[in-house]
Amino acid sequence: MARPYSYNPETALEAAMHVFWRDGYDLASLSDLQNSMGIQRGSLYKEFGSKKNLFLMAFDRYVKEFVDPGIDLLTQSDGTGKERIGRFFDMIPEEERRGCLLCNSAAGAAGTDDDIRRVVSLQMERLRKAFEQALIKENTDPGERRSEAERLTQLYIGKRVESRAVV
Amino acid sequence: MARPYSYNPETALEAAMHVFWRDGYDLASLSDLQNSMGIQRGSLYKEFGSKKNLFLMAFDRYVKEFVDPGIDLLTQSDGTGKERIGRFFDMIPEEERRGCLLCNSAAGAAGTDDDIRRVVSLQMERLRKAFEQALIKENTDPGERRSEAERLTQLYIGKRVESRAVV
DNA sequence: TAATTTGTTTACCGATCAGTCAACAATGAT
DNA sequence: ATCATTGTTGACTGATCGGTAAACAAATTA
Repeated sequence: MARPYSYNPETALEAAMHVFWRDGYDLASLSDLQNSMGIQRGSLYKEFGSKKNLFLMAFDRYVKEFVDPGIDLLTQSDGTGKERIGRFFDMIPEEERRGCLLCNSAAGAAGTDDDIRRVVSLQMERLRKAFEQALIKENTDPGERRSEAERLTQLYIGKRVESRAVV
Repeated sequence: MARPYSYNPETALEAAMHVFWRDGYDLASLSDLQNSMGIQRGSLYKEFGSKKNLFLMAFDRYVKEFVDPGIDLLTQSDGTGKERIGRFFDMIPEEERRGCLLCNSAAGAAGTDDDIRRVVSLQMERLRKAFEQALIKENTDPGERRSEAERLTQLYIGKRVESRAVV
């Protein structure tokens, strides 16, 4: 009935995710994005609405692709909580200048944009709860469990952010 | 012999530091900067040369004003290493959306700008060494001391970055 | 084949960016 | 009072920003 798509929205979104990951929300220009995504300006806006909406969709994709597996590792994998947590931290790549899109966004756009802060905060909270769940067998005190989960979340953020500044 | 300055370069630099702290290197516009610094475009460039040089000078100022006191706390204050480290972390303000300029820069501009990455990395290294020194009495194994100092540095970064994403 | 529908392309918009520069102003020296 | 010196001002530049819209192209329907 109408002209068919000439691109795959999924792979285009994947490409956008990598641009935002590398450059951050503000530095990622529409020109960079459309080049990497292999589509033109008009198609990009028809499909994704706005730069911010494209970011939020790319962020969602990042969560599914990189955050969720980490959370599964903490909450569903075998072994003691300590083992799961060790496995989680072992998963962090060495020398990854891109860092983690979630952590980069926390330090970056989340500071000034309410919508982005909301989704970032949501994922940080998910991560903290996953640590908390992993600690259930190890530590029966809810208060201690929570503060230790907070520490572990902060340690994760610190590791990923630090890796961006390694000379 | 010539026209005298109508502004104080020190207070102008202080104002610039706060703009970079709040907005980050890229989002801080020359217009914002000159408004906050209370000087005009030409004077800004005559005094500071370029936006990046202004940032590097503002970053230096931040280090003197906020990083150095923390390092002094870790290396020169009274008590055991544990007490010093506790004092260091107690110094972190609650609910500070601005976070820490050093950590913000690590997650932000350091990822794409070599000069900024260099100065950020330098200060991260100073902080790590300060933790290491604070641990000397507590832990005599150099390897463990180093890895624990790395952990503490990452924990600090994580805490400051996380505070930017609190809803 | 003609009309309809919807994706694609690209020129264009006003705003803003970092940076420059020539006119102007305020001082001390002569 | 005039001149040399140097800080101050604000208009200006070319580039780029995010976003828009009209012309065009490719499919189905009639």
